[in-house]
Amino acid sequence: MKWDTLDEEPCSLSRTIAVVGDRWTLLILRECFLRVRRFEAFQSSLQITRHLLSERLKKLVRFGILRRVPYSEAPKRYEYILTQKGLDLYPIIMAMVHWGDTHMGDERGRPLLHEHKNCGKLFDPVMVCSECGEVLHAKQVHVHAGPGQREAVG
Amino acid sequence: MKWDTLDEEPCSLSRTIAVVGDRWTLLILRECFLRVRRFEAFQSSLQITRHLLSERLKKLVRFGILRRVPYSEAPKRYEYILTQKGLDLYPIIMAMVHWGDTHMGDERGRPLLHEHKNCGKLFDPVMVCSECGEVLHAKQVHVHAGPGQREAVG
DNA sequence: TTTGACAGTTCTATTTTAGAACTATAGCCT
DNA sequence: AGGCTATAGTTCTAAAATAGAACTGTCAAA
Repeated sequence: MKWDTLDEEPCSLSRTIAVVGDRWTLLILRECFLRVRRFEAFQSSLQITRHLLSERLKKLVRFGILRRVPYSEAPKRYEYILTQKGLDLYPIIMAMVHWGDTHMGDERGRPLLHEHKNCGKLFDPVMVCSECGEVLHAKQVHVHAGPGQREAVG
Repeated sequence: MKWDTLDEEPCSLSRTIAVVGDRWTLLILRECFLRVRRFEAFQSSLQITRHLLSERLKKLVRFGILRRVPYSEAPKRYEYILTQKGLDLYPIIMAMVHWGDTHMGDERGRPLLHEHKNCGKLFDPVMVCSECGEVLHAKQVHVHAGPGQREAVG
């Protein structure tokens, strides 16, 4: 597998893995969703090495997930803010959190609870069909080759 | 970070990353959802090294994501089948596929199209609130410490 | 002038992954 | 019987990624 061109594979999962498919990137993004924005803050809350953090932030900026925004002119300092593309990763992270809550829990109970401001209740994220609104299950989904796959293969 | 105990962290995202947080594991699971079950089939469709495939399958079995089921007695041969815990990873994979479709697409169009058998239509997966059914956005969610976090910290 | 905060970069050691070759069991063909 | 093929791995060495610590540069405040 050539990881350097994974983002051009004719597979949307591969392309997503090219961006978030390593152990640190999703943890960095979790911090972003918890309003962490600065290098030192990421580093101390994650205990990631400074080298790796620097690499990952650059990569996320390159892919348009984060924007590097100056917050101080002298000395020049930057913070990292989620773009819309980055905010759209939210369902991925919530799906992972929910799976962890369901299947990897221990006797201590859930680490975090999520409140939906619109309805005021504690909730779980649920994945539904955009057309009929029903809850999705793997066995009810049929996969077809789309135009991108036919072009890539044929 | 001690990756060997990541599945015991007081964070459901970390615990999920402990299982699926590397580049190959999610690609292997994609094949599982496409009904691939056997060692040779995984290896040839993914071009993963046999060594790594063997490691990853063992890990997925250890975590209860796959079951190793004999399909031939002499010689002893096994295939790998998703458990319910594994099937429940579907929303994660669909969320990643959807994000890739939306943000990493190219001029060739989508590689795969998904049909919901229940309603017969091509669909996108959408994440909603379990309580009110509205579409979820990061900014409408407020996070509280749950019992697992308080026990871990306090 | 010295100290400290912040945002990195650079270096070496360890761990992980890639790539290829090898092992083992058994059916089938001649 | 002897050799070929299929399947499911294991073992080996080289290359790449990550960990961990120290170092750099800028500026403000004491």
